[in-house]
Amino acid sequence: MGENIRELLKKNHLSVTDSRVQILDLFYHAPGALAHADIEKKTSDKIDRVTIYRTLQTFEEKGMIHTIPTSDNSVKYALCKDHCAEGHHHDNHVHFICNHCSKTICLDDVLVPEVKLPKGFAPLQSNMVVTGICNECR
Amino acid sequence: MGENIRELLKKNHLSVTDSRVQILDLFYHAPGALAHADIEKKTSDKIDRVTIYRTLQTFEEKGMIHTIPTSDNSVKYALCKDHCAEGHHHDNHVHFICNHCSKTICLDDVLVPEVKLPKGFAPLQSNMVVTGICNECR
DNA sequence: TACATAAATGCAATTTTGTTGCAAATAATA
DNA sequence: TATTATTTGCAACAAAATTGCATTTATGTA
Repeated sequence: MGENIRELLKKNHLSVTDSRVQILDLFYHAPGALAHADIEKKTSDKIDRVTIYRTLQTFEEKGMIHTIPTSDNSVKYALCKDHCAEGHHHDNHVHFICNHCSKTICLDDVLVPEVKLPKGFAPLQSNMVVTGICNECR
Repeated sequence: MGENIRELLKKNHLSVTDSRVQILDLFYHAPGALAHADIEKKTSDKIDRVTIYRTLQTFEEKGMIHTIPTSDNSVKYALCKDHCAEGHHHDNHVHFICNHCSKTICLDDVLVPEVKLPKGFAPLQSNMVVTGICNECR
């Protein structure tokens, strides 16, 4: 597993550092999406707040993670699939937020449906977030 | 119009104060959704920042306005339609954010489509935000 | 209308969240 | 292993949001 993470970083032309490996590792083992605060807690003290901000920004720029818009407007991040490339995200799947365990889950197989917009509106990207009870909480 | 606003406040068992009337009035005349900062600018100095926070929170709790999840995670608010009740929102329409004028628009007539979720997931609410170019900017 | 009570507001202080510059530490490359 | 480029942590700062409390304002009643 450690090797996979190294490979992923190298593939994206990023140098392999402790912080980056640790944070990526968190994402791979996380049950759902992670907020900045989650990462800060789980790496307590070992990684500086600023480094976390910068690492998340770097990962996002490289198309390794994507942000998820939530209704309470806390920024959450989740791993992108392989077909996400630098500057060109394909996170066109539905996100699910559980009201019970409050996990944010990427439903990779559920694509955001197209909608018919009023005349004159040209869509570029669509986001969809569904809240409810997840499969583990019922 | 001023009377409408008074009525709306009374209907929701809220006392009629200057701040509340002013802020509601802003929403009625706004081209799209409003962020806290927008309200602060447009009421400059006349209403305290804290009062704005508390007013927005009150309005949301009463089901008079709803928050819109945006991809850059700036909190925006928009008026709810009549059928929104306290604690039970029905803002089941699609929101559109223009990349050009950056207005956030409620597409009241475009309903969020249902999606088929994986086994075990029970949906309660769905949100959909489409970004692109709006009808006025093209 | 005037009064008593309850609610809302403004201010100050504080906390949380996010950003920037720079020196020290670390990783990549030859 | 040495050199160079990148990354990190610290400190300072800026912005956004929250809390407690005294003052003000609105509401219902006499």
